[in-house]
Amino acid sequence: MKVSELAKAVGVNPQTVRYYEREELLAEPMRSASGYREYDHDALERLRFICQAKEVGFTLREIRELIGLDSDEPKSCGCVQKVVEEKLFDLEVKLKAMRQMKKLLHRLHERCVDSPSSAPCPVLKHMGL
Amino acid sequence: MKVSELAKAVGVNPQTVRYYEREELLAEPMRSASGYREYDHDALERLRFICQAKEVGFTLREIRELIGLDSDEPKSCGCVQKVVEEKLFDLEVKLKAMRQMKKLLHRLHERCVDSPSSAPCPVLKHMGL
DNA sequence: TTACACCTTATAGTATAGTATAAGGACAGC
DNA sequence: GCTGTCCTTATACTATACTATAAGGTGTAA
Repeated sequence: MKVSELAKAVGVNPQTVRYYEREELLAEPMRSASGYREYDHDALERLRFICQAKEVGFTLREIRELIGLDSDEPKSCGCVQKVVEEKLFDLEVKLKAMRQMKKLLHRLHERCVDSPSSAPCPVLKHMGL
Repeated sequence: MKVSELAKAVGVNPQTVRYYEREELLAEPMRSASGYREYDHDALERLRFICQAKEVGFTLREIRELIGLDSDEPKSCGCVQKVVEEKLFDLEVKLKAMRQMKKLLHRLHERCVDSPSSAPCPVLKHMGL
């Protein structure tokens, strides 16, 4: 798999793949005789994971920490567990914020249903909006 | 309430408050005789909302759209509803991604528990990690 | 009245996460 | 053998969201 194929498969820019390599989120792949990057299925999975992690709001730094590529020594299970627990906690905090925001938006939406649709919305003034 | 009091109450930098004003996320507040910004409770609520929205992953542009300050005409209910529906949809997508990520991290965590804590973690190689 | 902590504006700098461009090499089809 | 699309590296540029600094005014307490 060459860089563009990998990128297309996951839905990112080939430049972004090289950028992630520079940033040590992706390991340096094998090279063809002429120096082209050659990716395997593992790289695809890894890149998919990075994109997923980004979607849930983790920064590249956090993702790097999570996949442990930033250290030369292999990470111990205890260490991996600690990081994973941390990230799960972060996720829980974000989930809570999102449930609150959903409630807020639902409330805003419902109140708007009550009023005609072309008049200035009376709801924006309330609830800090 | 002066800018620092407002900022402290919500947990942001006073500079950030002025920045949000420049970016039209916060309305220009009243001024004291000597030109100091004077905020009321509504401004506090608004700033709280902005921070909440940021926490759930909305960009300032999206938040500005949500609170409708970017247009001079007052927004109609229909319009507000449309934007709110959009944001609720975005939230739903993010929630789904987060539930998946949680599953992934839990799996990673459990597998790590099975191995001793100081040896190199064997789990990192699996599941794209 | 003189510190000191706050306020004002304007401008500049930072971190993150890419994206674009340039200059050149590789390869497949016509 | 040429054309076009890929690949390589290096460097520069962009957007977002702040954050810091400078230069000066305000308000209070000793």
